[in-house]
Amino acid sequence: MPATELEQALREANLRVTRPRVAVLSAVHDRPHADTDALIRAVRANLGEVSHQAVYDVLRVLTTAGLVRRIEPSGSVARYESRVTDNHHHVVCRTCGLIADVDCATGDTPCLTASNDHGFVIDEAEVVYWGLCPSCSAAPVRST
Amino acid sequence: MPATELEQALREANLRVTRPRVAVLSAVHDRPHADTDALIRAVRANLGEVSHQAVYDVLRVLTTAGLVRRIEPSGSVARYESRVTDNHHHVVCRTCGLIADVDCATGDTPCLTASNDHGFVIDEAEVVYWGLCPSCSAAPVRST
DNA sequence: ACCTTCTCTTGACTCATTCCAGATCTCGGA
DNA sequence: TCCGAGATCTGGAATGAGTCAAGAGAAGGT
Repeated sequence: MPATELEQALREANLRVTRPRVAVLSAVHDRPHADTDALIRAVRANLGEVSHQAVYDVLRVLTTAGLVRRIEPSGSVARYESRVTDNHHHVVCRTCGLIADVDCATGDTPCLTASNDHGFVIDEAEVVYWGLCPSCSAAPVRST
Repeated sequence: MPATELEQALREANLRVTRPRVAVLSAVHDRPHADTDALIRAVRANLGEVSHQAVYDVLRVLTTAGLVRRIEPSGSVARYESRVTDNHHHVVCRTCGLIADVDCATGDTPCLTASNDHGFVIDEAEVVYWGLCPSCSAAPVRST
């Protein structure tokens, strides 16, 4: 993804364009569902030394601005992805932690019409599918 | 909930009956969605000093045995509940973190028939509804 | 009552994430 | 093009949930 587009995305979100921000945004685009540590390493591969604090900061800013989405399945560290325009969910492998995107079966916000219990004002339904990825389901426990 | 029933539940799960286990199980029953720290405090109120390690241990054992369920919404620490026999989900308040149970609209496993993408073998669909609880939606931002 | 095995205690430790203070850089206006 | 204000980055220390490990102690079958 060309740097120009990334810069423009930042500008459109009223964010200042800095080297670390472009690099982080680019890294998130390149490797969806990467955790913070992987992103830090990717950014450093591009720019040389960058403080981890800067990456954490940038990720928070980008998340707040809606340029990236933060996901954190139970038992995993925070991960980031760049698909923010559509409504999709995730499958997580119980064994290896691999994450894949799943377009919601019903198209738009599913199940959001849950029994509107307890007087809550619900604005989002987040769905996580748990299971086994192809590799892990093909090679189970391996007790030999 | 009488201690006898809790003890029996433990025995039926092939677990040894110990003071800490009964106390933790009781605490989870008494305060659904409590976090580990709250449970530790509750247990200590009953038994006097109990190591936090013991509580962490017991919670893991009970979770593995299926006597309690562990939930951890994004941005929150681990919480535990005792409703394990049915299939229900949770609403989480974005402001105060309050959690409430939501019976799934469609009765049983919803959305589990997601576009069966990527060759994953899916065995569970976890749904989290995000929104505002009654108190928080009634008293928003409060900028006075 | 005894013995085996599982469980609890104690204390140190890991690791993701956050906080802080000071130096540096970006952006919009002159 | 240059400058000032304010946002951003650096480096290091701190926080806090959760885990590891070894030995003392309790549960339950024989």
